[in-house]
Amino acid sequence: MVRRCKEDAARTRQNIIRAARNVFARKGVSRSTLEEVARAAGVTRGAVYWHFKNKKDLFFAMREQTVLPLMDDAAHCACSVSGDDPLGNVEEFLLNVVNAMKKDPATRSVLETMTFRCEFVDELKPALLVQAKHLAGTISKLAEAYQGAKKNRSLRDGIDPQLAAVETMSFLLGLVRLWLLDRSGTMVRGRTAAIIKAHVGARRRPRAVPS
Amino acid sequence: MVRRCKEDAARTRQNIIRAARNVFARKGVSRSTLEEVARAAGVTRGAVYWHFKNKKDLFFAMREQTVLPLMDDAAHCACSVSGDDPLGNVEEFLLNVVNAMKKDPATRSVLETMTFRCEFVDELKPALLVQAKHLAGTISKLAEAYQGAKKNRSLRDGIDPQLAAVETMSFLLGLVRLWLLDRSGTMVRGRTAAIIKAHVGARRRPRAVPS
DNA sequence: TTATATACAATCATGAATGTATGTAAATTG
DNA sequence: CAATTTACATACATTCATGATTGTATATAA
Repeated sequence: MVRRCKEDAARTRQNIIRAARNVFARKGVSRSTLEEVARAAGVTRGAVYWHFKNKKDLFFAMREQTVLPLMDDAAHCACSVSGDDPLGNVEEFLLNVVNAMKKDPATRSVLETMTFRCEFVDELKPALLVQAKHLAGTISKLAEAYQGAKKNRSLRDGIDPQLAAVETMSFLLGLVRLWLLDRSGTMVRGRTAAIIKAHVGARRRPRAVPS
Repeated sequence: MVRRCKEDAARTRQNIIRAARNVFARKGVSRSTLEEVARAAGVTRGAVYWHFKNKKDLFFAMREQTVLPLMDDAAHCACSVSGDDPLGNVEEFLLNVVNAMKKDPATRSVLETMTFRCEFVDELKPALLVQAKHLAGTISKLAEAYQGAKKNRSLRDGIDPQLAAVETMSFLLGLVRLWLLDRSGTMVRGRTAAIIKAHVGARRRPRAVPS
């Protein structure tokens, strides 16, 4: 069997991306051969080279498909002007990211690959610049949220919104890394909700002033 | 010239490690050839294979030489029972790590390699386990410090020492990553001291209760 | 002083991944 | 229904890093 119809071709393309997720996450990007990805997708290298220019092209396609929606979705949650509880939005944002990593194998695989199984050099270097811009954008959104909380008087006194935003971004980046590292589950897995609640809670103005 | 005396040999070995730091950080570990490392060290591959079993061996030697002292030194700072200001120790610990990354090119290169230019697969995978253990140990030390601060009544009420420790570890991991990503210096570089101060300051019990 | 171990340099064989080029059958178009 | 394009599979040439082997001049030890 050779030539399939358009829908089959699209399915093949998606299969290759899924295979790339798995193979990259297990063997690392540079040690993954396109032959291996092809086999995992049930095709040959010819198919891979038909759908993607080269490994970099496949890598970026894989990345965009999961990381972009994740970040955009989450950022949207944080900047939702509708709610009157900005800190709650921040907490929801953090929980969303961690939950996606926990529940969705595709997201988890890509995050694992981007964190531990990838060398951002030469043709993959642009991915770092993209990531930096995304993070800067997210920091801005977080800063807006904290600014709103300040106006709201739900932010604890003495906290600078801008610095708090950077701190939260750092916290999230590190939490993801820690979570991925914690294969045994003794460090953070299973406690992420509490950790996140603690992080945001420390920024929330206390209800009443006891004697 | 061939056979040198012992001191020369030790110097050669160190040159190879230094070369590995630079080449790894620039080209990524997997794309760095030992030939290239050798050239950067002013020797041939023969010398590299004499001093190190293979690339993994060289990688681990490089890693231990800078990361281990960094972590140990810093952890020692955090657990110093002598001081009566545990939160100050935590802050000093965080500043030490960031400062080492800022000031010492060797530390910076290794961190950059471990963060963005390395795939932890197969023979390099053990490095992740080692890292996880180190982080778990550091978290314990931080938890001790926060525990001390609680006993000390210098810790703000309602903060769980254990969770705070994990949070600080996440914060530090993410901060390092953000700092390395922030080549343009618009996100965190130059503000790290303020960010760290904000992080620790949020945990410190406020001096007085104003009316 | 001689023998041996050391500290490399130089060479070689091997395998493996990449990109390209070509083959081809089915789908699509006119 | 013929012509052409699509969606792959197959085959090939090239490059390149690795590890092993061998060679060798000098320290060092006895």
